[in-house]
Amino acid sequence: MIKKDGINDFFQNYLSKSSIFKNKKVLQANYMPETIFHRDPQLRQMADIMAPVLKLEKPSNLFLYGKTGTGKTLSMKHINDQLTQVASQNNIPLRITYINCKLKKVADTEYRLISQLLCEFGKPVSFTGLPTDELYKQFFNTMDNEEIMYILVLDEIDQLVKRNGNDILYNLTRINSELKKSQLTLVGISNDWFFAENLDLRIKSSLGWEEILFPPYNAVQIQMILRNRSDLAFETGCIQPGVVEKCAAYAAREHGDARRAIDLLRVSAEIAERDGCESVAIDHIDKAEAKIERDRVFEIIKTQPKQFQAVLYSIFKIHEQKPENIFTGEVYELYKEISTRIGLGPLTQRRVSDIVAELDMLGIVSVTVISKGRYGRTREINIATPPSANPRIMKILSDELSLA
DNA sequence: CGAGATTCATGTGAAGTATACCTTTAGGCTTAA
DNA sequence: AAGCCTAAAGGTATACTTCACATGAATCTCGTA
Repeated sequence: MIKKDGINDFFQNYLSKSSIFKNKKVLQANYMPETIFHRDPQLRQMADIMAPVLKLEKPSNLFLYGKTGTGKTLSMKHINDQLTQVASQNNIPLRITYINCKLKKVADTEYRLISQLLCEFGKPVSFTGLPTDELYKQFFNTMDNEEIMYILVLDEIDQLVKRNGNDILYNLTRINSELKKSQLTLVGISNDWFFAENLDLRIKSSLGWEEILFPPYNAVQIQMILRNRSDLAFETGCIQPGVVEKCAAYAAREHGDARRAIDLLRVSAEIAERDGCESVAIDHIDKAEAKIERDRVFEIIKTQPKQFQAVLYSIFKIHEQKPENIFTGEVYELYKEISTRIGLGPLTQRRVSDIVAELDMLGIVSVTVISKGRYGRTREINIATPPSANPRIMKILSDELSLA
């Protein structure tokens, strides 16, 4: 039984308790640091390429690639900020739009992308029903109405093309060549190097973009970045020695992902604070690592459509009894039963097959197509989540599906 | 015994369908003069 | 007569289904040593 004053005391206490954090924002994903470390050559190159825009000349299209957390998006945003600043000082009609193509239901198809663009220009359109050509036309007209230098940044562009084919890129370049007054510059960002390689030659040449590689950070570089951020983020002495090093080492092990390192540090500190510790210790990092991965998976799972969840539930259910060698056939059998039980019409095997493939793309399961010789051909499904998270995943799934 | 044919269970591509939503158009009803 | 509303017609994107064919190694078959 908590007395009325109890909660009040708690809050008072909470307020007066000194926090580990000085400025937590510094460690959050959207934070824009003053200086970007170890990316001078890339920034330089990007600046060189984009600069003509300030003289109202069309810059080359640009393609940035490198693993996640190597500063692609950050660098691009930095360049964007600088450009917009200079442009507005000199009255240059410059406009930059940043779109992440991976966001489901926002920009993951050609139609939705253009509709999103029109939205940016303040001309919202319905999300279905119109011919795609019509959208292009509207977009084209809007652009050509006023003289404007337009830069379109497409993050995770490989996702877009993988789902919808090359036509989008082709159409966008075509628009540019037809524009009279305005100029459209494309910036593609991708972590898939093969994407640019495998692009249709015709498209490649019509894009004619300059490629810039973002190599992974090494452990020392990550350490430096982390050190810089943690000085800003924490009160002095709140980080025990070795913590930054270990975060850096963890992240370096995973292809030098700086974002991950920063997340790790932040979550570690959050855990430390919640535990009532005065400072962040090394073993907070391990807890943080597990938590980050779990949270990521939970988030993905919760936002999936019901059918996806049902398929996933079947996979995990089978996994409980038989951790190895899960095949599509058995998953489908169980899925059929479950989807009927919860009043969801069962989808065909064909569709479920695609769903499984999509779950693979999301990184929740990993699948390999194998041939079992005489016994046919199937996908071998493995669960890609940390085992410690699985009970909780089952819980989430059965809640979402309102299974008993 | 080994090369080639067979087989199985499902992968995968293409085309078709259902649904939800869009615009256009034409008819009917209301309204105001 | 002009204006407004409504419903039908004609169109699209998306999620899914249907159909049909592709896969690829374990197993089978059968000729040969």
